[in-house]
Amino acid sequence: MTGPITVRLHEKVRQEIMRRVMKNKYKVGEPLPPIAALAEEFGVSVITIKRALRDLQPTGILRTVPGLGIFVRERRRFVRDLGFCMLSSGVSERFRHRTLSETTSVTMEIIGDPSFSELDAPTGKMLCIRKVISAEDKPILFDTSYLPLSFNDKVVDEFGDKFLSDALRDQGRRFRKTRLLLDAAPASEEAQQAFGIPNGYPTLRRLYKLTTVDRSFSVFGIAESPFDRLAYSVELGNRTSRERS
Amino acid sequence: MTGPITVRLHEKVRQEIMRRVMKNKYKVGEPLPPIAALAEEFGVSVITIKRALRDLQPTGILRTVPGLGIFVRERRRFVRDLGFCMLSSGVSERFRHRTLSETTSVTMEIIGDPSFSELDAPTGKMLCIRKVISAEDKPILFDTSYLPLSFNDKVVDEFGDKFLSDALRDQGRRFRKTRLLLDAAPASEEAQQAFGIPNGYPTLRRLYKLTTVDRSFSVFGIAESPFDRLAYSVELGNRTSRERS
DNA sequence: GAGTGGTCTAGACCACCCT
DNA sequence: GGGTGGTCTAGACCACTCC
Repeated sequence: MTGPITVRLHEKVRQEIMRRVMKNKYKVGEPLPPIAALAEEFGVSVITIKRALRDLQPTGILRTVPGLGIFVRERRRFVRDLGFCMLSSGVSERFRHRTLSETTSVTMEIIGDPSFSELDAPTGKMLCIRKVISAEDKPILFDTSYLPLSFNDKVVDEFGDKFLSDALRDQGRRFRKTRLLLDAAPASEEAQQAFGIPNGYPTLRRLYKLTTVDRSFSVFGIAESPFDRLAYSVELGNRTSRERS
Repeated sequence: MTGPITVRLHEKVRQEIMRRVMKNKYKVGEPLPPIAALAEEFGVSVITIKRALRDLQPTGILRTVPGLGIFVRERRRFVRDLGFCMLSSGVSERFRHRTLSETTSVTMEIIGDPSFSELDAPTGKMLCIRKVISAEDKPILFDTSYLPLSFNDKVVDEFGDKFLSDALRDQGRRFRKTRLLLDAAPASEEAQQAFGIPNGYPTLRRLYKLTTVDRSFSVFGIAESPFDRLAYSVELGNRTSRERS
């Protein structure tokens, strides 16, 4: 349960390996010593080393290559300004990196994630578009958007590989407001697949609801990113005059 | 490495247990069947069951009680509006729940988290105040704030158990702007301790930088929450006229 | 073939709870 | 005592990569 009073071996090993990576004793791009060597060095069984390495997975600092070894991963994270999220065009400007949006599936689905209840999402079937957005050839965002069924596949084709909000704007659609819900979550099955991250990997999520100016419809969606690849920045002016709304 | 081509046993077990919790076959507040029973039912070893249950930890749906069993945890998440974050008073109003802020330590430290570089944080020693914020007797936020050293302990005492921004406002300090960085991360050591969550548990983080109106100083900080206890909401007006800033 | 790491197993031991 | 789950171990087997 809480475990023995003495510090657990796999925990000590985990922390020490983490420390070595941080201190650059194990360098980026290079493999760790083989598990057998680590086991001997730490004086524990190989199983315990494996356990420690597995516990290190959610930190994202390691990458295991089949048949070769466990390598120290390079860390690089993009930052996206939330104030512009889905409100202005010029995606590459926003990211200041070349981005690629690739549609992976178009289906009809019911919105499943319970967090959408915060955004008053409908419960019926909607047109569901999934995309993977990459920056510098690295996937950084997995986007699932839900549109009213009145948007048929033909319209979807026109979206091509554009951002949804950009595509709709090109059609003359204007959005009145955007509601966002930001949260974290262990990686979904789709995200695990899309990003090659293990079960339980922390992700940052942005659930959104776009409402058109004429309020004729709303677009819902969720953008999921591995925690080490994307963060959101916000700048708030001082609004102390408004005490609540 | 990537594992055998056949679906891994522990993965099948994990998904099935997850499914049962979601379908309410295992009910909230009740214990799962003993590991031995699950092992027999699934026709795998107890080790494999243990593995599956461990992989389920980051989802937060289970809570293991020493000597008693593994229980299905109740899920309840608070939502906080980012627009008011640290800008208005009336904390309990904002949360619409009674909150308690408890200072756990006051030290002098160098800002350690590399994410703070995005906020142009200073590299020298600062006054470091750590707090645990609870709502309805549940800790939901672990806050670490950094002030200039000119704030001595006496001033800190006056903060008592108030929110930092509220305390500073009571002192007549006004803030010009707030920069935020929102990201996710596996739980820090302190957060694991404060929330009783395991290593690798996904957390939602809000790094902040408050600058006074006269720009005499800035306050930095980081607020960390278990992913299943807090989310942030944002409402954006349409600002398409501003293409960038 | 020799090396790598991942999976699955069995078994021993410990700490905790309840009766 | 008999129940629980967590830790640590040893060993077998598989898939992969490189020589």
